[in-house]
Amino acid sequence: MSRIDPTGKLPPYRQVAEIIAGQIRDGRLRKGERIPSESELIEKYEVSRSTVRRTVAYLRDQGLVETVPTRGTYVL
Amino acid sequence: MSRIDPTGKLPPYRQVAEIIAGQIRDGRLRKGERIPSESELIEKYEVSRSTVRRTVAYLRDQGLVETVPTRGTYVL
DNA sequence: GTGTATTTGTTCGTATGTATC
DNA sequence: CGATACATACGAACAAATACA
Repeated sequence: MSRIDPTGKLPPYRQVAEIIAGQIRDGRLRKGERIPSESELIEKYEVSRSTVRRTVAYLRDQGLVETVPTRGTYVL
Repeated sequence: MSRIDPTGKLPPYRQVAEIIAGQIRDGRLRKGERIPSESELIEKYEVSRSTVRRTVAYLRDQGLVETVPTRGTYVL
């Protein structure tokens, strides 16, 4: 379990983003694959939905993923 | 684009409030109508959410609008 | 077909920490 | 010190579209 550190240099939403970005880079998450849903990320990293949504928004801004409403977010 | 002036006499939250109050007074925003969401105001006037929330709180205090949780803020 | 669960979208409420003037 | 402003975070409620039994 890759728990985040609330006292780290990076804010929680960035820490979660870096974990997912790392998984995309090293192939654990591949192109076309769906990343965990908001609910799953909330449970996995023990953060709020607001934080998870910020995380995904950041990944979208980085051009790493694409979100399809009612479907999920997919690796680009 | 009605940008605000960060160096103006009035603080940003008041400048935004005056713009909206003006729109209510001259009828561009009518009774019962919803004013733009926090997110929209943030983008439109390029201020933070806190500022936007202060703006709306101010308009509420002035008796110009009414905020309904999870719905929006409406002209009174 | 119908209803339920899932998933993302959107909105407001509240709190804390930091920085500036 | 107080007021202002921003960034971050958590919570809560509802809508809309899709998936599925």
